[in-house]
Amino acid sequence: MIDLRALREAPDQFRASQTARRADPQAIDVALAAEERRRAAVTKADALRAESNTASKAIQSAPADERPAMIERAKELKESVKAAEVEQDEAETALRAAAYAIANLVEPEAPIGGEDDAVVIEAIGEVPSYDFEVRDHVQLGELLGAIDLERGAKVSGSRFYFLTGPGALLELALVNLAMEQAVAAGFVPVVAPAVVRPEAMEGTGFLGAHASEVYRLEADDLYLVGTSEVALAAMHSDEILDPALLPRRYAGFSSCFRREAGSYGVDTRGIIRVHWFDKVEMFAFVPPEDAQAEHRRLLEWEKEFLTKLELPFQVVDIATGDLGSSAVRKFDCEAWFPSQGRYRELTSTSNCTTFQSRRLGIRYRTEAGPAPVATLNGTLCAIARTIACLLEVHQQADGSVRVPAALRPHLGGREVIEPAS
RNA sequence: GGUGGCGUGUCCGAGCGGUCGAAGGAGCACGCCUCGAAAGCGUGUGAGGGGGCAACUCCUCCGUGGGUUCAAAUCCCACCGCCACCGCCA
Repeated sequence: MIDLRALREAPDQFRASQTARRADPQAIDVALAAEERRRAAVTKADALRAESNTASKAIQSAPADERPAMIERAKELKESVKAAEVEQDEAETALRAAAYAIANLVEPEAPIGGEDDAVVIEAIGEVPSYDFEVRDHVQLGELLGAIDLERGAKVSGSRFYFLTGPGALLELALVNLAMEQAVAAGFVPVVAPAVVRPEAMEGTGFLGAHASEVYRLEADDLYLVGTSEVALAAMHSDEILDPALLPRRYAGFSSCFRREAGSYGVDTRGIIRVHWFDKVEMFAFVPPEDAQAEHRRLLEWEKEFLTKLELPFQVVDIATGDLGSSAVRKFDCEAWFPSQGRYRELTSTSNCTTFQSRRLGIRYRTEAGPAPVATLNGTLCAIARTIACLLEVHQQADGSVRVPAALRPHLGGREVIEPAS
């Protein structure tokens, strides 16, 4: 939800932002009109309510013989209040719909354009070369007894998998390493629910354009989260946070579920794009003026983690047309996949400023009263995809996989994962 | 799943048709006292929205949503949540 006051004061800024996102700039005018109508409706209803309240209060102290007439009058007022409230409700519903249709402002520094206009900011690590024919992570996973896709499909369907043996241990090691880093950086570790109520889903903006991506549990009217961002953001909904405790940073572990509705035929092989995976997600609540700096910090932590895993990657500044509606800016870290000969997204960090907190009612105390906080999120480790990348990058000629040094303590000191006999 | 109880401000807790945005206490802030602090005393202390230069004033909010009534924190219904006991169970 955007800041309606800001919208009223600087509509042109929002029009420009909508255009940069390739969204409809006319949505601004629709919202402005709706806001005007709501104001009028509220003013009218308030006045009628005041009159009605006064009439009711007068009754109790009136002499008995005057009461019947006063009650009659109060009844009439009650009816007009009811009518005005219906009007107010309609105006407010219309305004909400209009406001929800508007995306967050974009940061002026973000590159303009679509998917192909993302700007590579930096590349870290050498793209490796191999003097043997590289295997992809599916072949490696099978060879090592780490990934069982066939049985995953048998039991759960396509885009599901079992992590077995070293694969399972690798997941736990990655979770440990990620949590260890997060805790050292001052994050509060959290194991978050993967099933949430509609309000949490709605509040984080996942029921908008991407509603078809989300699993819904019909019988219980609950949703499976696509990221623990949902639970972490909603954790403090309708709360007023103590500014002394900001920034507040959580590292949330949870399973993530995605329907991948629009991706038939894309990445069908392996565990790069799956319906379920586990993830450690960073989530931060900060005062709005710190959001931009916090965004950079999240990016640094992501880079730190990928560097520890010795994965070559590049950092990409996502273009305006490719941002989610809540993000003002987004950086992706894309790691090298030798079997594909290209970089693929492994982590992503978004600055949502006050867009989510307005919907969720997350505020903090300021001298001028409670104000919405800024929320930011960033992937620390999306496990399935990271395992895929790790296997591919660190593979050796015989099909074994070298374990990066940082991960060894979490794998019982193991330096190499050997093919199963 | 069954039965019973309960949901009030930062917290505890009273209120159970009108005088209640809400007693009392704790906490917090400021002041007095003190060399300083504690204790003590005094004053203040919810949020959102509208109007006014301002003093101030109006509207909404007592889990959520409906309903009854001229009038609801208070009565009725549904839902959500919490607690207790029973059943079942990892």
